[in-house]
Amino acid sequence: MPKKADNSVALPLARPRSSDRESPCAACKVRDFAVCGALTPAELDQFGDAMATISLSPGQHLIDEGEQDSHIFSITAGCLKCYKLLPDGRRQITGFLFPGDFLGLARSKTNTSSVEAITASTMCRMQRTELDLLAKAIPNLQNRLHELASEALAEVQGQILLLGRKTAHERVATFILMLSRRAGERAQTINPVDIPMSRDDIGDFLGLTTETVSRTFSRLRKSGLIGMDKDKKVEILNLEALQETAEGF
Amino acid sequence: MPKKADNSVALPLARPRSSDRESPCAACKVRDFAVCGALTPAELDQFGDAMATISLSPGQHLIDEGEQDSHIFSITAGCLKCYKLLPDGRRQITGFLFPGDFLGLARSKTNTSSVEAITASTMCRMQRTELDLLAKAIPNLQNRLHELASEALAEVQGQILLLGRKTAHERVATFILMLSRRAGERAQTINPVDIPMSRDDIGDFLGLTTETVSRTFSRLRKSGLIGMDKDKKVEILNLEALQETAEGF
DNA sequence: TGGTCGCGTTGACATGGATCAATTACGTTT
DNA sequence: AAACGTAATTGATCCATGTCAACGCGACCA
Repeated sequence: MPKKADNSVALPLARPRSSDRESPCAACKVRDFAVCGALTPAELDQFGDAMATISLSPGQHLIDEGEQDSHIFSITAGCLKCYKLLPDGRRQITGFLFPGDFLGLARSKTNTSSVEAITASTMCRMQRTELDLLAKAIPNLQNRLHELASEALAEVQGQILLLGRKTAHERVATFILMLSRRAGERAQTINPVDIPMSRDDIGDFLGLTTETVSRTFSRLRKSGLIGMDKDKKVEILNLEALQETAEGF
Repeated sequence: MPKKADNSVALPLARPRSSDRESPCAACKVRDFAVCGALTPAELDQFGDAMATISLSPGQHLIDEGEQDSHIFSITAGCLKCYKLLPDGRRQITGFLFPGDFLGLARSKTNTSSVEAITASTMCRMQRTELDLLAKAIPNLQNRLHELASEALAEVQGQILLLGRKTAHERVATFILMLSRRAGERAQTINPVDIPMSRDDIGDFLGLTTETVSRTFSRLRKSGLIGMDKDKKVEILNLEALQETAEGF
């Protein structure tokens, strides 16, 4: 486990102009899954020029709730959590970010959530004003952003159903399947499922406590739906039963 | 109370061509709050031509979860609920729709929620394919849609926090304030707050049971934060205390 | 006028998950 | 290898909210 990281925002790394060398986007591993996937090579160059590269250690903050909403990000590696806090410290994680994810679809005067790295993470950053200009110039990009926002809205309804009406077991089963599905979407292993976040984070995402999450994983293991041999991994042993548990049958 | 409505979709009312008479949009009371607010008179004409007018009685379905996602709607009067069901009948209301609201931002192959009228409601309807064409032709419209989606995404995070981490009292207080705020946004009375939906609907929206909602309203009344003299209305008597309750202080 | 129905309220009791409290497992440092 | 710190697990108990049940009220109807 790394040292406890300080909570400051990382400084952008040096960024050579594209006239000097290849655009970093050319070699980007997540390009096909990210916003950038919709762009032509020429557009991609334009896009890449406005991007800075950022690196975060676990625990570092990318965004703090309430501050000016000035940048958008495209995640290239690692895992991050978005969350909101109540005055007494209760926390709700509103989502996890993985490589290929776009951060900045939701829009408000000030940021509505904080964003913090769970594992060592890298991402591209762009000024929101610059994105708006590019979107105006590149219809492809405008469409892609709207498409991503529409999909996100459809997906979030599932999370609302989960939080409002599902039991702890249904929530955890849904969570495992969601991580598996999302790993598949970015062409990673879907089984066993990689679980980079702590029980605490999972609890704050599912509206449960650490203890309940832990107990629920144990119960799913004891009933043979999942295996938990390796650390930070869950093996799906009975997909059908897990799906039925997730959907509340 | 009206007769129990059947659950079929209402047929569109007859719609004269705009060449024959004034566009109905010209007289629309909610135009300034709706998508249409961003359009020039010429664009509005184009937009209105593609719209049909729909009327629903309480209990009638506008959309059923799982069916093809073919239309978008702009609500002009009444109140509707969007909801998802679990196989055993548990229901989660994902949102309420009021005049001025746009229905169709969320996008998926099939509809992710059902939509049903709570009170007698009217709305404009357009084919999604037609909206896509118009959005391509009218940058104003494209921008407005993306803006609405971005705002919706920011707002929904508050709902996730509520469902995941707030107590029953915090939820109900938040709910009353939200209805008041939304009434204000469409230039209606913000106090007393109009509550057109049943206790059951409120419960299914807040992730609570009818009984808990009812008890919670009673407790807020007994502690002097709200008044409940008139039916279907709640008077905010102590705004500051209600806000503090809502935010969990 | 009385009857029925749907909704809201209130009370009594049950329970799923929270809270509090050890204990264990594991990675890091010395 | 020992010592330490953090996270995960498990157990015991509690409580906010769910469940079940009774009742009241107003709308509508016969």
